[in-house]
Amino acid sequence: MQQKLNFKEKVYEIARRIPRGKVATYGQLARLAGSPHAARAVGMAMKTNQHPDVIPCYRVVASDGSLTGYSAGKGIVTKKEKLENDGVLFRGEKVDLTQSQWTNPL
DNA sequence: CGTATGACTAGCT
DNA sequence: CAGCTAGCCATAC
Repeated sequence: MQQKLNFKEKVYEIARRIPRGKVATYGQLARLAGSPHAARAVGMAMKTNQHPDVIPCYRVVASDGSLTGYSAGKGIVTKKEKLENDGVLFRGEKVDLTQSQWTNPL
């Protein structure tokens, strides 16, 4: 029904739900948004992000924990800084998904 | 309406 | 571990 229409909106809602100190992968957001293979579309939603003040898109990382995208501030650098600031654990230049990947409580 | 794009992912070399 | 290819999705132009 309204799923496709809500896709972006849903992605935003989910991104907003990510608890501080945790991160989610594009694939995970895509899955929660209703399309388990729309990770690219999720990235699109973030890129075109219309709610940068409401959506902590920096809590969204690649499936392997790599910090991709993020066009704000210093880009990946700022993104990493924000994640560390939120308490996310890092391993080298990537997020330690083994400890900081978020899991939907539902 | 049709084409091109991209902040993805998984697989293979 | 790093690099390249192919597949998939929704959005933007």
